[in-house]
Amino acid sequence: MEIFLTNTLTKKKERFKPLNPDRVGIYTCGLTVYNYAHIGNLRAYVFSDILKRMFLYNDYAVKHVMNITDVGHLTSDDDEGEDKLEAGARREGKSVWEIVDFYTDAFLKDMEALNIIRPDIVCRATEHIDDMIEMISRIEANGYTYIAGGNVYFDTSKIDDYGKLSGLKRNEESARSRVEADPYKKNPFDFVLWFTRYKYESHAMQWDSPWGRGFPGWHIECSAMSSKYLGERFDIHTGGIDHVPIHHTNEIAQSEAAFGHDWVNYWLHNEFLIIGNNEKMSKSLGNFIRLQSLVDQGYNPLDYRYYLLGAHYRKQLAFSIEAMDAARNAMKRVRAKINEMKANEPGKFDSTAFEKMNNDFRNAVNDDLNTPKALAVLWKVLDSDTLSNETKLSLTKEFDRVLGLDLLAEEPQEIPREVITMAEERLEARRARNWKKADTLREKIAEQGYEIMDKKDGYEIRRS
RNA sequence: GGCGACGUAGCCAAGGGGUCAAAGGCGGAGGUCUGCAAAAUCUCUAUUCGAGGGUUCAAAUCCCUCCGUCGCCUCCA
Repeated sequence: MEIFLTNTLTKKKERFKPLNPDRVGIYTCGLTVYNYAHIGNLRAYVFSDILKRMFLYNDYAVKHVMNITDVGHLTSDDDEGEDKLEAGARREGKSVWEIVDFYTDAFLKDMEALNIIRPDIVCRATEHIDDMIEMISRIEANGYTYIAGGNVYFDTSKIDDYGKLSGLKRNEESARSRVEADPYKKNPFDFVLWFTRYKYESHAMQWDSPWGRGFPGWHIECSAMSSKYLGERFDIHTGGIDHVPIHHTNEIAQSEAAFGHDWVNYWLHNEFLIIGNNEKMSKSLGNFIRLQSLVDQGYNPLDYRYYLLGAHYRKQLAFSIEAMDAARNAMKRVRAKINEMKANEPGKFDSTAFEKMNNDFRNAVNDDLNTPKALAVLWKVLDSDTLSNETKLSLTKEFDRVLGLDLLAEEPQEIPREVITMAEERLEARRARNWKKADTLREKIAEQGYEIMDKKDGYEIRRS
């Protein structure tokens, strides 16, 4: 079965060819843990999860690595810049290490709530300082660095194809906004591999290195850790589209400088989630919505996942509560249909129909993760009146391996005793054709947050 | 200033030269069911794809112009 993915490196949808047959290595740029993840951040991880699940569904063995950026990085490049983690620590009166642990934990919990399969390896930058130092040494030995003002810089002028990922042109216009940044840089695009010159005396996170006590530049962690776990060549690197021009561009430059050969075959980037009034959701703008905020508003985290799957990962998506409502209602109906299928006669399993529908689904997800189309196939199955329940259930289960919406989950509903009592009372009233009393009881049950649906000679209650 | 993306029904959103008189979901309208509801179910809900040109036997899909929206170029998913 062929798989097509849009590769940022070539800007084309390409047929995926793994480095090793039936195996794929994926590296995902994780979160900088100085604050909670917002729902925009989370889009990136739902995306990489779908990617991984798609490969698993196609019978690949997947090794998925994700980093946690827990080394502080600067909020801006000028002298006002301050370290994000230090800022977070000061804000909350905690140590940077406490901050890091707290938000890492919160992040992993959000991922779990979204039914994201935990990456095989979740690696923290602070636990791989030695690997970074070793890699910087390699880059240095290969002649791609210089030291200025106490910092080790990567010399981008030594790379012919620097910026190949973003189609960057190294002219003055492109560099315009960076010129004033750092007087020690030889070229505007150069970046720091190792800092010993601090902006803040109090910088809490520091380590010894051949270049002096300090801390690593941002980009090196991903190069060092991905290669450590996936090898010096690997298949796929994912991340948000914002990483294309700087972070991933620099990762490529330093990695290829260190290894002396091409590094990653496929670069996949997800587009942003945009907040209502056409603004990027960002931590620094302070306009972020957490997954927990949605839960507080009565949405299930998987409603949000469904919402995301309704749009292609490479398209900007404008968040709105209306769209969340649509997703929640859709999920509710899907669940209701599945419960009904489970409750009714299974019927005969139709392997021909199964193969046909499964193929449609596979074609959708294998085509650059077309989840909107995949969901359309799901609905076609659910609404089919030719497929048996057994076939539908099997298909749903199969689809959910990729969708990850936990569609087959049993939701044991505990109905409070008093609600059941009222329902029984109402049943009696209805038998006695006392409609007034029956209606009053229905209202009372609704007030308790349950809805009652009449059946032939009984009722069904569920949480509304 | 440089780079990139997008504009499809009330809303969200696939499609990306003919099989499209354009998937799917949400919402809405009507019918069936019901004591009435709810749930379920059926039917309907874009002769048209931002606007205007062009290429073609054929365009939502390719090209040009314009209008509008958004992202990146500072840390960011």
